[in-house]
Amino acid sequence: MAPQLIGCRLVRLFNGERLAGFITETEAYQGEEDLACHARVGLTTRTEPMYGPPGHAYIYFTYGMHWLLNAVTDGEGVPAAVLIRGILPTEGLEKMEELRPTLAQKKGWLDGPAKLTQALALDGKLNRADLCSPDSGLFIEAGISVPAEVLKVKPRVGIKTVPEPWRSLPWRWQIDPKVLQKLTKELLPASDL
DNA sequence: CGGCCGATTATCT
DNA sequence: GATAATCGGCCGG
Repeated sequence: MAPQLIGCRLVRLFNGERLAGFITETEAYQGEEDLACHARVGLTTRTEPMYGPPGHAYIYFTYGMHWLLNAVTDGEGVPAAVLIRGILPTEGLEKMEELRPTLAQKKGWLDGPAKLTQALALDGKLNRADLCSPDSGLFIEAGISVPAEVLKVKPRVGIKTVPEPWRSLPWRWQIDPKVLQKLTKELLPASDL
C-alpha cells in the first residue's frame, strides 16, 4: 500500500474549505514483529486504531509537539499502517500558508510528516477518521499516476535505535526528487516551491 | 549538504 | 523515569 498511495490526493475539509495535495512520500509499518512499528508493544490505547478496520486514520503525538498521520492498511486485528511523510500542495495554499507560516511557499514546505499535519490542521481529533469518506473531513482521493520507475525506495528514517533487520528494511517510498521538482513546476508554475 | 542539539509531553516500563 | 515514525537553528565543509 505504501507505494500505491504515492500520487493519491490527500484532502482535508477545514471550515468548509478544501486543503489538498498529492502524496509524495510514504513509509510502511507492519505487524507486532516490526520493531519500528508502534504495535511492537501490542494492543494499547495508542495503537488501537492500527488494529481497527483499514482505510482509517491513525494519528499520534510524538516528540512532545508533533502529530503524525498514518493510513491503516490491513484487516481488523492485524496492525499495519502507512505513514504519510510528504505532500505536494495543490488546493487551499493560502489557508495552508496561514496554518504553517514557517518557510511557507518555500522549498521543502510540506516535505515532512509533521509539516503536512500542521498545514492541514490535523491532530488527535481526526484520529480514526474514515479516509474513504468525505464526511470525515479527512480522506484520500484518486490523484495522479506515478510510474513505479520514478519511485525511490530507501530505509525508513528516524528509527536509529531500532535493531536490524527492521532498521534497514527498504520500506520508504518517495517520488524521485528530480521528477518531483519538474512536477511542482508543472502544477504550481508561479510558486517558489 | 550533513551533523548536532534543544524543545516538549504522551505513552509505556 | 526514559523514550520518541520530528523540526528548525546553528555549525562546519
